Amino acid sequence: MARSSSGLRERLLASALRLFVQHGYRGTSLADIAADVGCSKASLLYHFSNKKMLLAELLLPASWEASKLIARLEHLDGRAAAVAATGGFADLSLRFRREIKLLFDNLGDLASLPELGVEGVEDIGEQLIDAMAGRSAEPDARVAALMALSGIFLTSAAELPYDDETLREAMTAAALRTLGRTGA
Amino acid sequence: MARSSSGLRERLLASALRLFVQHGYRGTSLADIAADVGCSKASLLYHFSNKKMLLAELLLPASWEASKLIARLEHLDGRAAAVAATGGFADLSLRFRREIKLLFDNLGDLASLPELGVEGVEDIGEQLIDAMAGRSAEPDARVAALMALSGIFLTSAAELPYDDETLREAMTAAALRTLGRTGA
DNA sequence: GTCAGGACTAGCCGATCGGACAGTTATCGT
DNA sequence: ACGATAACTGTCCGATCGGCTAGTCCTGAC
Repeated sequence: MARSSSGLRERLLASALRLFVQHGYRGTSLADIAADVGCSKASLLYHFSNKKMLLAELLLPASWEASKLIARLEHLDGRAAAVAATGGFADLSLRFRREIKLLFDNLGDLASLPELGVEGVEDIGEQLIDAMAGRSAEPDARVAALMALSGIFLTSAAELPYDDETLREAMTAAALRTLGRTGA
Repeated sequence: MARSSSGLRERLLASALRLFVQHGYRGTSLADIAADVGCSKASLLYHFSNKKMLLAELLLPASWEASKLIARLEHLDGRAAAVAATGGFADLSLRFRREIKLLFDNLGDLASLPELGVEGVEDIGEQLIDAMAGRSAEPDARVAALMALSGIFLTSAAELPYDDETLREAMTAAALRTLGRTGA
């Protein structure tokens, strides 16, 4: 009876994102997702040619935004790069909490998201760390940058009982302290 | 021909740890582990009653050490708690890099490591954050504590080209900056 | 010598998963 | 009215996985 002409696709995406985040990519079967929205597994595979495509479609928007952020950082260095990278990544992490958590949780399983658009995750990470370190190659700066990045990422993914604006302010301030960029 | 009377067990543990970290708990089959050490799957299940027991045995030592650290922190607060927690967790994370990475990567899959000794992971995390925050309930302090914890954890798990001592110093210094505990 | 038991293995089983396919119903342009 | 196409489903298949069982082989005690 065609419940609705095309709402099913969106509901499948929403369910898949929720279940993937909750139980992992491998831990969620196509049947689980189909049952969650109340349709058949075959119907799911009608909308998404296979499981990997479904995942890729979930991650694409976040991937695009990350690429845009990196492009914005490209011509910055020193303190400006660190500040911009910190704020930009905090925004991204909060907007795409579940997607980024999904990405990191299943880095191994994904391995081959070939050319569906999902930019190389490691490249994105490297670029962000480089910007946060203010383009410095000093071990202390690289370690601090990785720590700031990790902190923002996992703190966003955790479901703390604070609203996003409070989180954003607290995270960026803490990250800039981590990076030793406290003075104006 | 019994390659060696009892070295197999240790080699199975070593292979399992490596493969679990590399491909995840779910992503590694018993056959994979057995093939890696060159024995049969049945032989693996002779030494470890099931897959979950194998995982538990890998995580037990780290779990013990974490419990000891928390006990040491219990009667500290304020700056002393933050400093002790930071240093202690940095040590732990470096000593048990792969184990802790394994634990976090597969938090969902494990869910039920009932009473094999592996202490509640969430409890350990809560206790460490509480200590790092200097027992403060302020949002800024909690967020900073979670960021410091996350930073140390992921930075240890990443395979940076620095020796452990350099890493330890850089991580503890950065974490104390994150927590706003810079003055002596 | 023999025999008990530890160490180890080949082979199988039930469950589950991703995916393929043929078929059915609904919608729409002509 | 009628075919074409989209939307959807029931069912089956091959592969894989965790785990069990029925053995084999070796060694050391007596």
